[in-house]
Amino acid sequence: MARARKAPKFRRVPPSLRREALIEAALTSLRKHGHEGLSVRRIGAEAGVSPGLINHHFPSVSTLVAAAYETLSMSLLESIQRRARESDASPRERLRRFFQASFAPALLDPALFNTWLVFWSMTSHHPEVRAVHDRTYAAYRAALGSLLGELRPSDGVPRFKVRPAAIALSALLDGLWIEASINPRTFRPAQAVALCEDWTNALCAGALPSLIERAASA
Amino acid sequence: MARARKAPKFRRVPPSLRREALIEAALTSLRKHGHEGLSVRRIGAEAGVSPGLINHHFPSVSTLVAAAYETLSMSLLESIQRRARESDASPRERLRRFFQASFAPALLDPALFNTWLVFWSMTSHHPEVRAVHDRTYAAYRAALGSLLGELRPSDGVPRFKVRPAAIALSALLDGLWIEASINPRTFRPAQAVALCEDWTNALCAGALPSLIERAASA
DNA sequence: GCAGTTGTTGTACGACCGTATAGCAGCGCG
DNA sequence: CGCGCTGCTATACGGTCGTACAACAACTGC
Repeated sequence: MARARKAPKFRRVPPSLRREALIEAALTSLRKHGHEGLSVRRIGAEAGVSPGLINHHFPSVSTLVAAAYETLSMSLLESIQRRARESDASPRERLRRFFQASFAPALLDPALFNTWLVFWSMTSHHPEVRAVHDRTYAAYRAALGSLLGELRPSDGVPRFKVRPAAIALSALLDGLWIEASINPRTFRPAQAVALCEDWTNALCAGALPSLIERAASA
Repeated sequence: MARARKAPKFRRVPPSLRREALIEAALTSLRKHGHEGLSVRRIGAEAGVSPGLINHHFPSVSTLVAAAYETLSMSLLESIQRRARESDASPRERLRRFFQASFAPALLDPALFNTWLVFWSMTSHHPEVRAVHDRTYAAYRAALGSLLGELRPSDGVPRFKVRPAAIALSALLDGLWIEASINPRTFRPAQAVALCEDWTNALCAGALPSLIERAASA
């Protein structure tokens, strides 16, 4: 009879690849089970790997989560930015696409929202996660600021302060994203986009005085 | 010797009072321990009561949490509204106080934020919690809408749509509140207030076209 | 004072958790 | 082929979790 070659019980994988696979498994587990997906057993099962392997490659679960946070954040930001810049369009048009991409169905997935909540809830007690938050949010606002910086204010309107403007706009985007994620029936994605556009137009028109250069609010 | 009267091991309390005490204990436990405060044992310990008592008064923990969510939500809203309306001031001034109250130190407590995250994370899988979210957010937006409705647009500017405006404003407030709660160094509370004021002024000036009555955005 | 009601406790059980540790086994190298 | 390195598994331990259930005891009414 043909030599029955035993199927190997597991495969050895170089550490860097294994780490990446674990990060991916962690994201899937968080997406599937929310806060309960945070367990070496679940993540290990998701990766088809024994629970002990997580602690073998990461000093703690929070380190793994921090890495997963960074991966997901950057992936989403790149995806949004790609859509914003894909065809050469006017700065105004690019910003519009950024808004649209931010409220695309893939971004309004409740599972994604729950994943995000897990990240947020860890920021207070896990410095590594908090560091990732600070870094990725800075990147997010930088991207927004870069797009805002290309806009030109209406004639006769002084320049606006790009960084605070990016902070404010990201807050508006976040607030809308959260409510849309929790309760999609509150408003439609197109309305969210329209609100962001309105805000941007108001900014360019000089209707938001506290963001005007050298002329903070009364 | 004087008759030693045994100290009673526990006190019987009418169900409605006990329920209220448990709700309070749940809030304290969530505030102290975040997501890990969600356990009959912790809540029971916080209330000075055996774990079994929770399931005796509430069909499940999520029911208790829903009640706690409602209590805290309404309490915060009332507190903010009280400050907004405390002295008779112009509608514009009342709104300003609403903003200021929303970014008062007590509201920017990280423990409060973590509590809120627990509520949010339960909305997807626990209909009772979700129902509370919908109800309290509606109340929140109604309060905001009521204040907005008292504003009068600038001369020659058409009326704005109050309900969508309240939705947008609450999103802006939420987004700012979240970022301030996670990372207080991103911006100062006064700046958040200024941004909300700017937005409101832009609304009154007709600078947010998608919120203008009968004239949605292109 | 006493009995009934019922709010409340205490305990026990099985499930899942993170972690430590000892040893197995895949794979590269000689 | 066989040996060693080490990625990886498997097991065991102590702890916390939710839940069920039987017994207890505080208060009420008589």
